[in-house]
Amino acid sequence: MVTIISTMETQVSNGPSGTSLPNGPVISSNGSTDDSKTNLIVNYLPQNMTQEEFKSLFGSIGEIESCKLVRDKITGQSLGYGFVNYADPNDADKAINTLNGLKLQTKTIKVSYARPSSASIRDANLYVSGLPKTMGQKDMEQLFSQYGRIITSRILVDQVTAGISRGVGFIRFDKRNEAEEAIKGLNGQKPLGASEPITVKFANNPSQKTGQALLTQLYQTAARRYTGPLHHQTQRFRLDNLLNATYGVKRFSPITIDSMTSLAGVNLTGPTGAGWCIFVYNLSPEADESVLWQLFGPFGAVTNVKVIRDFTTNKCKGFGFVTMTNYDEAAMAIASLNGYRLGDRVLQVSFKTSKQHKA
DNA sequence: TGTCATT
Repeated sequence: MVTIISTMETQVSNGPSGTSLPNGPVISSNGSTDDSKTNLIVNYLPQNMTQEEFKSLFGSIGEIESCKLVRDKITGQSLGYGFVNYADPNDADKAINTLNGLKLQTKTIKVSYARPSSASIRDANLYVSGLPKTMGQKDMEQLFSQYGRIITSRILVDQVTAGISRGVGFIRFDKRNEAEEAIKGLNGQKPLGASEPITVKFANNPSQKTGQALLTQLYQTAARRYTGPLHHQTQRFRLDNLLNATYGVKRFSPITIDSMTSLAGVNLTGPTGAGWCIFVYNLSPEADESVLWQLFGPFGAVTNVKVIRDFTTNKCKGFGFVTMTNYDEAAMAIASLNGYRLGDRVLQVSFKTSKQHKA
């Protein structure tokens, strides 16, 4: 049975809007389904959670019409949120009541009704800095709420001194124009009683993190490992590469890389049509393709990754392959990632050789 | 500059 409701598109409240019906999909006059009472957005999912686990968790509540864990288009990495559309609005309600706030690994998931998708709700997230250290989340919300409906807010706190505000925060408005008004009204303004003006601007989108940002992150990770007294030449070389790649100081010639990476008498396979094949050794049994994308993607064009798995256990056999289009980028990736510590393992990364070299 | 909030 399908019920037709008359026009009512504006949605303002936190919960689902529109005519309340006990069950089943609601079809509006334009023929599109109104899933405002069945469709949920789930935030702060653990990075590892798969689509299957996601579906399994939310499927335990009731029949799912559809669900999707949102992933990065390029790397396949989870973006940490997803959507669940239940067949029955009662199950959506039940999911919020029973799963919102559930602790999974290091995350506390948030389950709420999804707002109808529209262009007007995109890019509505603000980055705020220069906040008085005494200002809490509620104070910040109060300051911003005059410009519109706030979807999320956060004040960043110092990690070591546990709980001291860094004077930096985020405010997501329901609508982009609300965010724009808040910038106009609050950027450069001093909050009541504050001595310094605050900066209010649009926040970076974490899914649009550049290769450069990833490299910087990689470099920072690498740099922390090199604080000991002993620095091998190869480690210095690796750090230099990362710096150069990040800041574009210079590029390494193939000759330099060849002399670095090629062991005596080892032949490279060369660009066999698809590109340069890279051998990655010492992956954990749990390794998957996404980790290879994540590791190699920042260095340039990656056309293919493969984790070699045991046929029966489906666990990684400890190695995989990555294909990169450009020699320079492949060489840079090898020079940088060979010896890279992934968890408790040290990776061995090299061009794939024509034959297995002896141990 | 986030526990990646709109498929």
